[in-house]
Amino acid sequence: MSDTIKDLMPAAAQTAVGGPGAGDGMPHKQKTRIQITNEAKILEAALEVFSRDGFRGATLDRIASAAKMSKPNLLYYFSSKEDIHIALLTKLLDVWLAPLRNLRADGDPREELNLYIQHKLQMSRELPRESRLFANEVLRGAQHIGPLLKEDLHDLVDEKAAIIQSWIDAGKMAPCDPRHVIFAIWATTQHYADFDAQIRSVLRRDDDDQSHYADAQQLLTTLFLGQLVRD
Amino acid sequence: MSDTIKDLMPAAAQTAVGGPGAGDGMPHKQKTRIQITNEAKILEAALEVFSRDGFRGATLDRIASAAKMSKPNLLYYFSSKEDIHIALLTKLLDVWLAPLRNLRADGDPREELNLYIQHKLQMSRELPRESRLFANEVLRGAQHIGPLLKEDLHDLVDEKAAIIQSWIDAGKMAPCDPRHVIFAIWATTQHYADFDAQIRSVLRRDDDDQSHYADAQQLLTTLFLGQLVRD
DNA sequence: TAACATTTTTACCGGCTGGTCAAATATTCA
DNA sequence: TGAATATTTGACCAGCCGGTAAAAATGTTA
Repeated sequence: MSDTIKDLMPAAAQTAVGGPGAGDGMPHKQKTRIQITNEAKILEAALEVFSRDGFRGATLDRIASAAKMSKPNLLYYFSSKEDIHIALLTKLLDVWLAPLRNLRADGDPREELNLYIQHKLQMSRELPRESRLFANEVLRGAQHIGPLLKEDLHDLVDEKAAIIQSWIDAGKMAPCDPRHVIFAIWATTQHYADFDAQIRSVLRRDDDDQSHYADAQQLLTTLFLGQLVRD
Repeated sequence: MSDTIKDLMPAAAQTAVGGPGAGDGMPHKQKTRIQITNEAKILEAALEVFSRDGFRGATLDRIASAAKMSKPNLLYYFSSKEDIHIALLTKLLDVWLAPLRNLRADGDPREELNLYIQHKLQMSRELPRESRLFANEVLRGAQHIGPLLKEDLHDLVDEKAAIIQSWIDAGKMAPCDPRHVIFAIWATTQHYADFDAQIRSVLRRDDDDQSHYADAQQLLTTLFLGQLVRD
């Protein structure tokens, strides 16, 4: 297993959201050093705040404070709260979908699914804020990334579902709806980040104790690759 | 299968939150007719708003508007926004945990688990707002129902995990952590309510089309009661 | 109907909200 | 260096936020 989830992240999408003071489609010059570092600082702070409080619950003041900047300074780099949110979600969507992109048609179903589950679970453990950011956004009805889900995500899932379907056709998997298999993997793995507070309450785990992830890994392997209930 | 999820809901917990104008522990008289109907109206409106926007994102104005009341009138029945939220969560927790409470030790593992999954999936379909309410609350770190999770939920899960463990000991299930089995069922079923927007985007389903629940049901049965990947 | 209790409304508060503006400051580079 | 540019700041705004006070309206009951 790779040491950290960063290893398999796609090259940082250097999506420029427009030069300072604007979000519109005018052509923009090369980014300044300060601009690059400050935008990164803002997005990091925004991740912290948006993932905890959701879009409506987050405030520019808290983001600014977390980024150690003044509020007007924030708005010099991003023209609105919505702008920051969309920029953040757009930038992180690639990271978020990377494990699914890695699913290979020519691999063994067991290996491929196991690898996918492992990577997703690892992301829940190492990038819980990202998981909660998306959970918050989708809970609200995906108001800011709806189009991305309907196009990019839809196409990706269709592509990967076709791979699973080919495994079913080859008799390597039980007949089932491949897209719901993907949903089930998303649900079970992301659950450990999104519902962390509940899991810790039930298991009586301290905030920094992550030992239950090993048990989760084992259960999910049994569930998806083995047989849970016996005849 | 039962016609509606209401059939298996526990008797409405008539938890009084204190008479109007107070939230403290003073003894209170019998509730007025108006009081009963208005508190119900408020909680219904609060469910609508809190489940969509989360605690921080929700506003008393929106709740009041949804309940067709003035804001001060709201605060005549509940002393604060927090009060409404806690009252709502507390009242709905019983409903939410009812399916798990139905898990019987003396039943057949297949039947019991299948019934549990069916009920949970049915609740996602029929009570999506309740699902999102809890998802929002737990995402925030369960700040308002932390104690309930650490006591009531913990005890319930321990009790039901022991049942599953007895099935494992009897050789009826593969060796695994029973609590994570419960987590997996929560995750996969609630996912259909909480991530509804994403699922509809991927499946290209209209807002009122619920036909994918049948496919979900089938996949979850294969996943939990059958064997997904073949040797 | 009159006395009383309950409910609703109107007017209001201080603090926070997302966001603007122009002036002040720092940086870059000819 | 100094002029041009990029960045940061403080003062400010209208509107919304959760919540209060007191009076007005409504309901209840003898």
